[in-house]
Amino acid sequence: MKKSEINSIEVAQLAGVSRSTVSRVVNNYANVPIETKEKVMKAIKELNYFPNVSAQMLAGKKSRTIGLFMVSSGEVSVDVLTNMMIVSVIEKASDYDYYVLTYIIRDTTDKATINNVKEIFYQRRIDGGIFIGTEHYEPFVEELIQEGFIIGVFDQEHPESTTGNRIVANFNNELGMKQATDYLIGLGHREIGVINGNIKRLSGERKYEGFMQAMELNSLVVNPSWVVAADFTDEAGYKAMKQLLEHEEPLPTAFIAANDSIAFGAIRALREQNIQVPEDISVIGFDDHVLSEKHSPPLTTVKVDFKRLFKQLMNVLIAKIEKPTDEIRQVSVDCSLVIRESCLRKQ
Amino acid sequence: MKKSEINSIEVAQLAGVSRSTVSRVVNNYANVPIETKEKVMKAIKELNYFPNVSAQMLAGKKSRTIGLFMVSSGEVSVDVLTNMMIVSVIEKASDYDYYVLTYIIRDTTDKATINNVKEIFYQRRIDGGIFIGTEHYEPFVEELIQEGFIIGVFDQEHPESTTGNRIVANFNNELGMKQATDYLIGLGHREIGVINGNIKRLSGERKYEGFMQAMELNSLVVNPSWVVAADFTDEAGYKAMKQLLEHEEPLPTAFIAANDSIAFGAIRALREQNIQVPEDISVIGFDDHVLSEKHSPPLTTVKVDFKRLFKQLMNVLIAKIEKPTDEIRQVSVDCSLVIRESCLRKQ
DNA sequence: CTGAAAGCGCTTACAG
DNA sequence: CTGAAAGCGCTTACAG
Repeated sequence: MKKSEINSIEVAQLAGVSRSTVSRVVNNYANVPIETKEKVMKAIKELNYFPNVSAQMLAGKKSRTIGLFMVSSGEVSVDVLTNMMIVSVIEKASDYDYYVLTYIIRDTTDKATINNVKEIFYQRRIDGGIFIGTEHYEPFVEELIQEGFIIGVFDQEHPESTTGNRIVANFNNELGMKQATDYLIGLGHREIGVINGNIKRLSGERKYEGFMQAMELNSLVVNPSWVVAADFTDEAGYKAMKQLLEHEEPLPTAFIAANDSIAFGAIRALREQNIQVPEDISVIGFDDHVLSEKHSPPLTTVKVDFKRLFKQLMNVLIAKIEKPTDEIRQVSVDCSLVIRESCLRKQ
Repeated sequence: MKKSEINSIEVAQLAGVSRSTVSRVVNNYANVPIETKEKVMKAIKELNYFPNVSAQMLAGKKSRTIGLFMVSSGEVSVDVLTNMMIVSVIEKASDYDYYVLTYIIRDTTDKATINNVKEIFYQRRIDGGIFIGTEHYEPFVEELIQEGFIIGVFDQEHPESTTGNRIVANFNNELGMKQATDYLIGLGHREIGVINGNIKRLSGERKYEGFMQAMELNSLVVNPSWVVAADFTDEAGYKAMKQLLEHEEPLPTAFIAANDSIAFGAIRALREQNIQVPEDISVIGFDDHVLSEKHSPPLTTVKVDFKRLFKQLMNVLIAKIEKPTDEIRQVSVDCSLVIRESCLRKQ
């Protein structure tokens, strides 16, 4: 090992003060006269001293690190949206001089993985954590919240009774779905189908509910065979649509997909059967994925501002870390319709 | 604060042994009889004990964390390739039970940022680091290497004299460019232009060199006005091509772009002047970006396997962390041509 | 305003 | 095989 590690004793010696004083200037205490401060600063610079963070933490300081836990089976690196969320968190953290330790959860049912996650908290590697992509109710997250760790969860319902250390962040999915449905209805569509996302995720559930409500408000009935189950992926959208096309004769005049990836897949399946979008069937997505604009046809969708949501979540999370309170906080962001070319007025 | 923090003393008491023994079982020492081990394990489970990682580190253990430093001005989150590299590193790290602390360097000339980076090392937050996107020679990285930190650098030349703690990872860019150039020549092209990437990055330099060499080997001359400067971005490719089109009359029959993003931008500029790709001019890219396949026309390119490269880099990095050696290591991965539809035989 | 000292929770020679 | 004790490098009441 390198013997060159500089510690506060050496700084103290060079500056002609005690380690206590070195620590006081490092931590910006008020009652240090300017001359003392300058002496110490000079020594710090000269020796290129950086306090050992483990020692600081052991003495009671925070790690200034937050854990980012992404649930994602399969190839995460390929999912543009997921990546964007990760980077949004990192960028916002660094605005506050926080670091982000990222951990990918492949499988929430894997004991060892879950233990690793818990370990990260209990070992005090991090001051708080954010969970993305967990299902609606996740026992190990609940345990961590119970333990008092400060945790932000994306896409989770606000439980009836919770504590100040749980921060919930959601999009207003019902409203978004309502906008999508109303838009389609405004174009004259009456027969509208829906391709759901993962219904175990809150957003999956909420989007479906939003759709059903919007239909009901417009006194439109939903043909049960036009309600198809999928997951939030391109592949699932493709399969779901393909299956529908094999079994059902009558088709709706428009589909709402729970996200853009599903829409891409569904459009692919339609096309394979020579059904044109939007000429034969209109399709609307959700998210406004980076590819949606470049898609052919450019996808009409409900735009969701991930960056904004995660920034707000980070603001609250860090505030809570630095000053824990019992105040229960949640953050919510509205969606907006982006009209492109995948929906047509019903003739 | 929660008073519930469990430490090794409590475990020791419950198990009826000393803290030393608890530590020995936690660290899997050989000379602990099975019964003692079981007693302790039972107490650990019962109390839900996790060793405090700061205390462990202070006592000499590693943090099992590696730093990932991404140089990227502008919106990182939007760059699919960058995101993929980040996630590749994270995923590989977790295979080894390592954590990744990600830090985005907006501006390498910003003093405060660079200081943050150094701090992360000196504070011993991490056991080693990886730099992506730095320029060819970066003083602060050199300083860190000098200090003995274990560092992996992507896209950097192997300096004449270096130490075992620098691990260099590169694609074989010259070879890739040679493949691209030869392919174009094989299609009958003689007049070939090149749109360079950031020439301060090693890959930018190397790709250009590879192109020039391939041309020379085929006794083809390069018209200097067909050598255009850009950066590794879509926007830069667009601007470079636009400018070229404004000033120069004769055009080459094919262009090689230093990466796919540049190619996208260049094709856009060509199209705006009603020059069709590949009918009028062939364009070949580099990287095999996720969008290249879906591009219109699907882009012929030189595929580069980021995942593979970063996995190899991580293997070496972690090996070095766990067992520092003076052995000088570098990792290198070859590229392969992916023929799609953006190049045509010259008629 | 500042120093001496205790304490944070671990690991690991050292003895036995 | 195992315990007592020193040491890792900081911070922060406590005195003065």
